Amino acid sequence: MTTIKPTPAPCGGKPNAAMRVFEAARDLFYNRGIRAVGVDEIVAQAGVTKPSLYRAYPSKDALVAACLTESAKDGRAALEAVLAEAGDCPEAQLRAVVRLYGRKMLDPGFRGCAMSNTAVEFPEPGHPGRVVLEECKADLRGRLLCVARRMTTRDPEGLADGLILLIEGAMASHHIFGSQGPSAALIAAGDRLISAHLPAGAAAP
Amino acid sequence: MTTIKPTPAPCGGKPNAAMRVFEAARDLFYNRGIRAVGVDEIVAQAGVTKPSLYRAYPSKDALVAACLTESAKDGRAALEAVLAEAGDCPEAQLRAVVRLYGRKMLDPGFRGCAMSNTAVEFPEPGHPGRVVLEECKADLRGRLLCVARRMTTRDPEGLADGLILLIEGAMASHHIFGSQGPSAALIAAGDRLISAHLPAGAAAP
DNA sequence: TCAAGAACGTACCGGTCAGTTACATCGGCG
DNA sequence: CGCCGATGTAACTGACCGGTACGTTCTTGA
Repeated sequence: MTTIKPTPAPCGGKPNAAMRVFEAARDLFYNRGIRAVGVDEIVAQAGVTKPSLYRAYPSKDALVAACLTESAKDGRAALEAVLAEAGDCPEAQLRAVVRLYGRKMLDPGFRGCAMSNTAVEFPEPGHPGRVVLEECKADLRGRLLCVARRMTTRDPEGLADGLILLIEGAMASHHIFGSQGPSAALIAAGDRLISAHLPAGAAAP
Repeated sequence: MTTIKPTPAPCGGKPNAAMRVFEAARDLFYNRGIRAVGVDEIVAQAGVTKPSLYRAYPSKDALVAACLTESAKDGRAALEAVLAEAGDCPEAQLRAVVRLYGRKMLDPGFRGCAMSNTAVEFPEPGHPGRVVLEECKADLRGRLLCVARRMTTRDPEGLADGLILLIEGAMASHHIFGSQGPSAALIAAGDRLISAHLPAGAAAP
């Protein structure tokens, strides 16, 4: 059996030390950057002590990977939810996905995608956080491609990747320009790109 | 007079310590990340000692800002070059800009945009590197908007911002998926977005 | 030729980093 | 009551962080 038990109790009344560490780490990593946050700061915000952190996670890197894994799960759940809500029409589904990210960026606490941020902070291949993020993003890409392939378009790959470019670009732009910058143009640009992939002439909603 | 002289000798035969520090820092910051690189590593790669760094730059942050300023200058020069080379047609100019970034990402040493990477690593407003990057990106945005406004389109702002989204997204995707990922779709998506902003029916080149 | 000053290196500072240790304390449960 | 798992206390390690006081070397001009 493995000796690691990242999130012992799933959720409940009294949060244990491991959970408090996890929540604090996720918050700090996301808002301030992973390299910018030390373990001392994490345990301070969690209201626990350092041995409690290292009893739950073997290293800071493992804690990073655990936080990203949870973020990936949340992201995927949100994606599947809007996909299901949008019905069966693949075009509507893609437009709904674009709107999902457009909505995310309206949150005042938004500070980009935790995955994409990590990819910038840890360029070295093989980093524990990196393997999580690469799988998560490959999953998203595959999911979009799967939807795009159900559309009547000559280039579903180009459409799916084009939408990823727009979405990732909106995250990045938000870091630079804030919520009032080019990221505000995400939905319009996404809709236009989708429409441009439609055969002949088809109006946008 | 100011006491700072970032790059004393512009360029020439024997590189002095300040120049060696600058070159090493730019290389390391770009390839490994700013927070991931310490001043000891910079002076080691530069083949100089730490006081030489601090004689040329008052702090690591100032060195970061100097490196970014130079990158911004290079980026702007490349932009103006392709803009001039593309002639007077704004549509051709925008397509040329997209191709410029598409070309950059083919470089095996490409590791995203130094500016955008810094925006992720330093979320706190007011950081010396951040003010450089924000001005540089605002400049790019203004330049693209200026070109887009000369086009026959109903939404030049949406076009310029849409292109920024695609370009920034390509940089970000490159971090995650490498050169074979969605970033390879930049030119096609850019062309399509530009065409979609053209009135009625107009063919792409 | 020799001294002045620029350019650079040697050796070090206190602080913080991730991670560890041994031991004390609290709480629930049989 | 006594046990045990979970947590806290307090100190520590060695490496590394950004930054600096001071000594040495090289060049240059009178």
